[in-house]
Amino acid sequence: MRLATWNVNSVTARVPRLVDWLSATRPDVVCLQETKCSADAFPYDAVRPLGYEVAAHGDGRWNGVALLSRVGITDVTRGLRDEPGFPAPEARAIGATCGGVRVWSVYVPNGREPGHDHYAYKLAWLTALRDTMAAELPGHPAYAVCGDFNVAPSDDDVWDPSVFVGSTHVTAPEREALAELLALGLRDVVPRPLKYDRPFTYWDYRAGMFHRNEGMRIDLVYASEPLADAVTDAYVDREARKGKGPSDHAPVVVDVDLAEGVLPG
DNA sequence: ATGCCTTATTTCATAAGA
Repeated sequence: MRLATWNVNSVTARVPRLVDWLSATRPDVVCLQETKCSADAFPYDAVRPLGYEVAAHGDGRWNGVALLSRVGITDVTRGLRDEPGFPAPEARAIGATCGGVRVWSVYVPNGREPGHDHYAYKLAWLTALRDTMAAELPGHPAYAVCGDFNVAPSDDDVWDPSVFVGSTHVTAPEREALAELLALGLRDVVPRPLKYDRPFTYWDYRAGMFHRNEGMRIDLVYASEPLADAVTDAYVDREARKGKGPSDHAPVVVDVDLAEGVLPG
């Protein structure tokens, strides 16, 4: 199975690139974030001809997540258990079972700045994510939580740690929230970069940051141990960040061999 | 650089992103 996650920064603005990328990469399951459209407005007709079924969860202008699958999509869950809001719950998480793997597409709140109400919301949201995963994991040996976590796991995951002092994405409470997810029995599937030494997944649009490789690794795949053991390759598709009209995030692609008894039953 | 791009919308200005 080929599994991918991509913050597309508006799925409707990205339709041509998304279709080209799906056709070239042929992932079985795709987690999308920042679709920025309601579930009704999702461009279903653009991806169905490629063989994908779609489960979407949207707010309209902001947020929005979706799952695409060409290996089936059942037991769709929109939102987390006791999900906090800002102030109302937002469309930031969708889960489904695809080809025997329980998959979540998540878009963790940004936080804006430490001390901001949005930062407290971010930490509360990560707690709700942990609680939801804790309840589901025992029943699903093949499990993956994928998406834009808006947290860089370590200082090696930002291009210059000195630039981020006092900023969100690198604070101890955010990183502890990631550690609590891993403590449930999940593993960070670190992709290989296609160029340079570190697998950044996000580069700001401004100031030529992509060209200078001034990026961050904030798009993550957290897999259960059996699924992580079955990974045969993982990479950041930085080619998708190039050219005209890209998202500011690159997709992460993970290949897993499910033939070795990973799936239940 | 506390906004250097980009997005969608209550559009020719704003809010949000990380």
